Amino acid sequence: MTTPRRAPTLEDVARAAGVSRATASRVLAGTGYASPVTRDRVSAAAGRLGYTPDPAARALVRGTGVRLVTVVCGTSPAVLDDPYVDRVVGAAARFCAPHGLGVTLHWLPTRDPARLRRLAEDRGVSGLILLNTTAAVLAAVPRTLRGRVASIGVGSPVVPSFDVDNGGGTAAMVRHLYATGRRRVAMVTGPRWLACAGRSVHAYRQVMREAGLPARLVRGDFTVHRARMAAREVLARWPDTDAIVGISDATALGVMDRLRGDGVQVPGDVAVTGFDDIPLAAVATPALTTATHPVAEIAAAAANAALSGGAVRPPTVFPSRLVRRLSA
Amino acid sequence: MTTPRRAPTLEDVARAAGVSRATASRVLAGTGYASPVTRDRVSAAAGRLGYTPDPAARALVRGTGVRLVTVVCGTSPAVLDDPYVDRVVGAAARFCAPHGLGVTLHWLPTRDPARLRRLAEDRGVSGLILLNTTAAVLAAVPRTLRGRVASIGVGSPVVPSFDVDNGGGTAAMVRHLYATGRRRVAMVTGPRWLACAGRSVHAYRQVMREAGLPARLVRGDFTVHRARMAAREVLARWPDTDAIVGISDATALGVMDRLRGDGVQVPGDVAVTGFDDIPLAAVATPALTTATHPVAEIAAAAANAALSGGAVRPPTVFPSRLVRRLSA
DNA sequence: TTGAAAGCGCTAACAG
DNA sequence: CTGTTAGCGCTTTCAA
Repeated sequence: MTTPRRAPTLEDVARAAGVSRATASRVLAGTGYASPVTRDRVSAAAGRLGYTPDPAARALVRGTGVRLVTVVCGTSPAVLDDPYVDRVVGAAARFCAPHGLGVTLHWLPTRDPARLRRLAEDRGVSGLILLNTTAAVLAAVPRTLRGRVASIGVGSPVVPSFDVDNGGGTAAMVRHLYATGRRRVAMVTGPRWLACAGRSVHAYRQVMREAGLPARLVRGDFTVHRARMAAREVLARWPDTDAIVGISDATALGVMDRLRGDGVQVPGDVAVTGFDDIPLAAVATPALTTATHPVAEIAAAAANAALSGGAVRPPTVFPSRLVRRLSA
Repeated sequence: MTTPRRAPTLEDVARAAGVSRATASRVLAGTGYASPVTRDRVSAAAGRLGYTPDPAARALVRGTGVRLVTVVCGTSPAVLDDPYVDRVVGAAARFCAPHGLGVTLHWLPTRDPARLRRLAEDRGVSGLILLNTTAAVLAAVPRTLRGRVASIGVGSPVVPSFDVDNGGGTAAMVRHLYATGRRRVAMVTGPRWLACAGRSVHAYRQVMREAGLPARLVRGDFTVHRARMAAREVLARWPDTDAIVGISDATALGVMDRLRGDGVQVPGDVAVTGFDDIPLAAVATPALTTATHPVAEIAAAAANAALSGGAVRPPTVFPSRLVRRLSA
């Protein structure tokens, strides 16, 4: 009958290695000096005992928190239901696991960015990832958060940003459409308040302008439902449209669905493109031409930045690759 | 020039309320006695100061951890790439947020369930959610984890389980196919090792048997790719098949894709059904008939069980509702 | 019903 | 290079 194995503490390791707690701490936390011999002895003891530092104790004394908070800005908590948010949280949770840090998920009302202060004052928070950020939110980031916040989307001089190259990806997409003979290209965008979507729209406008073609823009909101209506609106306003660029795959799928329902051939009559390359893009009918979006990489980079602090670097832009399938 | 606002501690609250730290703690932690007057004073002070207890300090003294760990069993780390996993983590992260608890994500090799011990001994771990559990994993759950572990999928006498009613949902689906005239119904299943998928298969077998019809089973693995091949295999082995039940929406979409490519009409020649009701099921071609899967609710319930301890209750089964669309 | 005091496990000065 | 010492913020006996 053995006692229920108590998890070994630093004290146990120190004793086993025949050194003081402080020395053991220096070795294990990788801070400060220690002779090679001591180093080995401590590491060996730790390994033998299966020592894992208690993150709570560590966080308490160091004043670093114990969790990374993912904050999604939006007008209602429904923004949390987006699969994109789940991908970010999943990737962050995976990235944080080895550090013994957990991840939580919060909604931040676009109307009330001051609520960020609560999080800033919570000692449990080691860092923040902002999602769907707006300029107002960026402006509301409290001083005390500096160095431990990162944004997926737009950034600011004090908030490092990480995002896919929306502009480059969209430009490549529009050029691809042009190269394949499309001349009356429309775009279904995101909601006005979402800044990161603006880069795609801007790229679309620019390429069209360079080609001497007029822009045809209809607002969407990333939902399939809204995209269906947007598709109809496009064809009502510009019946000769021969391509529709969706701001996201969900948008493109909604557009395709409506076109099909209205007897329009894709890509015969109208080419359709998306953005994100979600798993189901490949099995849509027809298979969706889209551009990659390395969400997990981006989330990991943002988590890393929010946790490692340091100077704010210029925006990190992750390349997007065109994936040519059948819809365009 | 104000000092950078330091987060208020219990000490601050106590002083503001004119009581001792111990008393303030009793009131705020909701444990032990306190006179109504004191109670009010303390709560008021806490509110005024915007006090948030430091989860690290609390975890340290109470010995409860600071994070909920989501463990996904599988043969390779690729199991973490499943959107389903992200949904679970997202929902758990949302559920844990108010408690100041973070969530992490880990892969557990099916071959080496003993690795659970490491997590059991980590003082930072307050609870565990097991995903894609197998009997071997369940058997390897260390004693010290009891009371703070829950499974999404199959459970055991010491691990409470939470899952959608796979059996009921599948049975309803097969009956629906029967009621609409289908008699030669095949099923594309999940991988053999996944116990929870077994319930669907069992229900399918049973309904078919009751109807005096033979079972037609082909193994899949939840991927669209494998589903495509499975569809072809079904039609090769039983060319007169008039319905295919997919174990998941992804499976069903893969099946539909292949059928379409092979010139088979859906649902004209062959009806196809899925399971999960993912957002894109509604925009598939044709719109996919499927059954709901309340993943977020299930994850929240599992998180709650893993954190609140208590006696192990019988499996909690969440109902699945048939969603009739166009594919069957 | 309340306060004083001890201590959770760890790190970070500060001496040696 | 290493040990001693003093807490981090909180809960929890134990007395009063």
